[in-house]
Amino acid sequence: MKLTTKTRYGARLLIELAQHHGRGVVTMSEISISQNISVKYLEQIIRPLKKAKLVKSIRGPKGGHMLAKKPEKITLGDVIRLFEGQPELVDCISDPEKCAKSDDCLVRMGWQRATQALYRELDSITIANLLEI
Amino acid sequence: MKLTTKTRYGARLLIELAQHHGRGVVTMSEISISQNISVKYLEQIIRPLKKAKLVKSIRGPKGGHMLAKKPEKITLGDVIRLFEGQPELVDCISDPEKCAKSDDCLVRMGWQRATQALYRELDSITIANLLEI
DNA sequence: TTTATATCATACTAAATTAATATATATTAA
DNA sequence: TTAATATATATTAATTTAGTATGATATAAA
Repeated sequence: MKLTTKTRYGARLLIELAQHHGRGVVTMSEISISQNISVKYLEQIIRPLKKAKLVKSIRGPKGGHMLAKKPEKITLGDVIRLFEGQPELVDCISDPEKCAKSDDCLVRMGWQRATQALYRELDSITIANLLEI
Repeated sequence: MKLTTKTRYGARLLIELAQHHGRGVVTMSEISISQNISVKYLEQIIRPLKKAKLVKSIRGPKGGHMLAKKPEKITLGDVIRLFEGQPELVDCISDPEKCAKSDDCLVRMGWQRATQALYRELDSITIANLLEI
């Protein structure tokens, strides 16, 4: 059930970038200090965020990172889907082949309903929402 | 994110017992065959269910297991809380001490809202519901 | 053009968790 | 008493996760 560290750190990273949104870049070492995460580990976390076009970067001296979208346009659902290897509660939801019993599995429907409810909520929570609190 | 095997098997076990509800006991070896799970592993799974008074057992020859409650009174929320070591998306929800940043963590609130939405759904799905489908 | 500062990409290791098996004990109807 | 059943703990094996290490490449100010 629990989220991986990468998902949690990824969300915190986006929040920090959002706090600087519109006011230039933030460097890895700044994030590393404020979030207490090693630069090397942060690099692994920011890569998927860039690939998904949630973050853009400027290289070289005076370089750094910034949000590529408005904080209102990024949701916790986006973050989870990016970092969790399996974003559903059970893998037979997206891939029925994973379990020989999928066809007539009575519980599968239950896990599916729960997963849908979870994502309805996750997709409704934006980074901007979290900053407002 | 994904559920442990014990949670999934636990739910399937309850479903099978529910299908025999009111018609005597079911033995471990019967469940083992129909669910394709080793008896030894089933024993580990049924123990928490008994402790939580969801299942009761009769020892000795002609013994076996049965639901201790009506299928309408058992939810997927009950099952998950029993088997998942950490039933929340992040442990700082129930135990803020787990993370030094809990106090002013902006993301924490988001994970909490998502967890609540998940359990609202899980607590509304009963074993009886799943049998109806 | 050099050099400091930064990002990018893989490979590897250690720790933790999960899944499953093994062994031994206790209960009870026939 | 015996045979079928449940109970309990310990151990092993497999998988996943978290984090470190190493090295390369890109950029732009001096």
